[in-house]
Amino acid sequence: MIQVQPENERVATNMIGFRPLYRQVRDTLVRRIADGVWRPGQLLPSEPELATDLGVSQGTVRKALDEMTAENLVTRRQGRGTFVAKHDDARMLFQFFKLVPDRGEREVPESKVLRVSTEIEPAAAKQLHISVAEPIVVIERLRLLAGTVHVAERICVQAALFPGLETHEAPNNLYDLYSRSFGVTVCRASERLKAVAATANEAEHLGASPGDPLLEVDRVAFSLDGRRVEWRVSRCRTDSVHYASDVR
Amino acid sequence: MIQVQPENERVATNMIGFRPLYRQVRDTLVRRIADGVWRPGQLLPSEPELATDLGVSQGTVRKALDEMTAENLVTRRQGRGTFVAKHDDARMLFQFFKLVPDRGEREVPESKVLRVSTEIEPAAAKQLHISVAEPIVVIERLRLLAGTVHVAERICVQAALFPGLETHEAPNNLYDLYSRSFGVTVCRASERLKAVAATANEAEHLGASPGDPLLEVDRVAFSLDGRRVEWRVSRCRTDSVHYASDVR
DNA sequence: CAGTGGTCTAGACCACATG
DNA sequence: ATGTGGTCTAGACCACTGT
Repeated sequence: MIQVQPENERVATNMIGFRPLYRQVRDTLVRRIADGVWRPGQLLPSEPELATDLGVSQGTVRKALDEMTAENLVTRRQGRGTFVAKHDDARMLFQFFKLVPDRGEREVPESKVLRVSTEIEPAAAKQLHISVAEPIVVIERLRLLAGTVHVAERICVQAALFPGLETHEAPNNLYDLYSRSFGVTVCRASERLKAVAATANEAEHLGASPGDPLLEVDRVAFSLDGRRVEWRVSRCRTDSVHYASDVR
Repeated sequence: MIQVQPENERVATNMIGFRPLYRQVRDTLVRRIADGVWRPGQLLPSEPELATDLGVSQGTVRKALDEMTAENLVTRRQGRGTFVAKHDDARMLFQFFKLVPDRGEREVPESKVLRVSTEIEPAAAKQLHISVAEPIVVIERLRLLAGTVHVAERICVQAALFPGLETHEAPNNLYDLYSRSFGVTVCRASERLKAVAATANEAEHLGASPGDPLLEVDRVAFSLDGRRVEWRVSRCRTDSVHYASDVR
């Protein structure tokens, strides 16, 4: 019996900051996932179990889980159960990798790391809302589609959040590594897109000419608990690929 | 009594193409909105009314309306009722206008129409999935933020869908005009973004130099009933603004 | 005050997956 | 056969809105 309550005493109605029960349940479950009680890919307890554990009705648990499904935090399968979402499959990679060939199928990009270092980087610290004195791990890498370099990017994270990150073999899907090895699960990102001119250095890496137009994607990624955990600036050739965005 | 049924005879279970009741209700309500039974901004019948009208429980109506809320098709206000979403307020404009100043508040763009014509335009017909012989209305215009031209765009729609569109004073928010005057409500769009080099003509309009990097936004807009109703290509200066995208 | 949507509960039946 | 999530129902109480 792990009651969600109190917080909602029927007495003190009209209180500001009131959250409905199903949202408290959601937050409780998210917290447990963030804390590693259930790891990505793992099966959650069934709805009736959670309901009795938390002291609420099954319908309330269902509403909480439905919200989490909409947020891509869990996957539900009829007859199987509810699973913590994984980042390692193609679908989850594509959730954040929005570069698509103009013609032909979507494909998984390759990665080629150029440089990894730990530095004081005030600009990154500012983006991540942490002290400018905090050490930052900086990763520079290229990404390839169909064997051709399309992206040059620079990734900045707080070193203290990812101890030993520099020594890891940087995998294709960084967010999977963050989640598996450091318990930091990226669930959403805010991106700013611009068209910029390629520098000489970028042009060389990307097989373009200086001054060629590149798509710059400036992304801040947020973890389950709402912290800013990564700042990434990608510069992309878009002559044969495009950035796909669905607006609703 | 306007039954939703049959379609779901309990007898023929396991039928492919099965849709749950609440989705049939949703589709029925969407159809009525698309058909103009309820106009944008208008109040819908209450949940109990809809439930008895459609011969389902209130909970099922609620689930349908919740989906429509998530799709920005209706707005619900406790104590007031459920309203058909409007496109004319700033929030709805911003749903599709994603260009934001790098510093400072979001603002509503001005529009300056350069040219309106009706032509045979095979490329547009292909994008809209209609016959290449269908006449197309082409609108070319500039959009300004803080008095400065930031966007040059070319908009193509099927002339038959918008009779007399050329004679209209083109307003700031085209989608509001589509909805009010032609009963075509845009509810979502698919966009492809690229970085391109400005042509001499674009450079002149945008106050830039030929070859300067521009952000190209290639958008197909869909109406409530799922038809492709507009193809629009925008070319944007992004030196002091950016395209904002939230990924989840 | 009456009527609306928002929340919460309890229980039924279904389709799907696994043993 | 059992247990899971998916759907559907019925009814309760609440908070908000207008009269």
